[in-house]
Amino acid sequence: MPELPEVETTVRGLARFLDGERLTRVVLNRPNLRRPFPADLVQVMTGATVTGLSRRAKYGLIHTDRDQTMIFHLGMSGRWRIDPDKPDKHDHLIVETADHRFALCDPRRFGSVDLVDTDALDQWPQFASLGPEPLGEDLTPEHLKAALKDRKQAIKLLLLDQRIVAGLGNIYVCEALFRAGIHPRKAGGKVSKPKLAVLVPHIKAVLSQSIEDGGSSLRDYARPDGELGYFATRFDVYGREGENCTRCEASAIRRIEQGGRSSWFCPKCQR
DNA sequence: CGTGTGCCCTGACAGC
DNA sequence: TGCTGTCAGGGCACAC
Repeated sequence: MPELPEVETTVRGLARFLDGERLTRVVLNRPNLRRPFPADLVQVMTGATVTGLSRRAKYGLIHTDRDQTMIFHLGMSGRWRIDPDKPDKHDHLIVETADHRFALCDPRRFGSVDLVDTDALDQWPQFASLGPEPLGEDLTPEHLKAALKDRKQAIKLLLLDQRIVAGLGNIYVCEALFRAGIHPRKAGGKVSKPKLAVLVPHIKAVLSQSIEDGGSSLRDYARPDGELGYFATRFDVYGREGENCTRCEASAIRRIEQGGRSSWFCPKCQR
């Protein structure tokens, strides 16, 4: 489910109910997700007050007044449920405030929860190696040109590398490459500077638009079984194998496999 | 170092 | 209230 826009929307949705609130109860329903839950998670978080929420790449951060930040990753299937009507068998972590209950539900358990000293977040290994935020000012054509220099790997795979850009996932890489007219198999080092100058604004635009779509659905998030998904977003290529290209309206969208994952593209519009 | 492969796990869906 | 095969928004360990 979650790429950067979905994580951003999740963080914003949680913030409306959690920011400034004291956590009255924290419960683990199993010992681990991808990794074991931190041994002191329940002890540290119970009774703590949330001082703010933020996002880094596809990680959500819940800061507390105990100088510790709880960091969650939603993996492939994770989501937060607010005030669920009934428990789900995949609600692995429960957090309660005086007025609300939050359940981290993740059927495939590819997600993670970590506890990190707030003043050492940048040194946390998972963060230390991340590239620039795609929506920040550090993602520039110059950065990409340097990061992709002499790389023979396909641009599609390189853009999924969180060390090059932090937060892009399969959907939005496919969509951004389509908008920029770049073939997913093109070698990263061979994408020209002008093409990168076209690509960068498209990356930012497709992510921003998706966040806006999610933002307009925040009302849904507050439903008892509030669910965060891909909203009403219409994709141009993702998952549209065989359908007509929305741009040239002549060619059929094709699906290929790269790095064990699917890529969709228009063979006419993307070279 | 860069690159390629396989695995973690459950659920949804197509086809039989 | 079938079965089996395929695929899925991510990340990482490991081999070369």
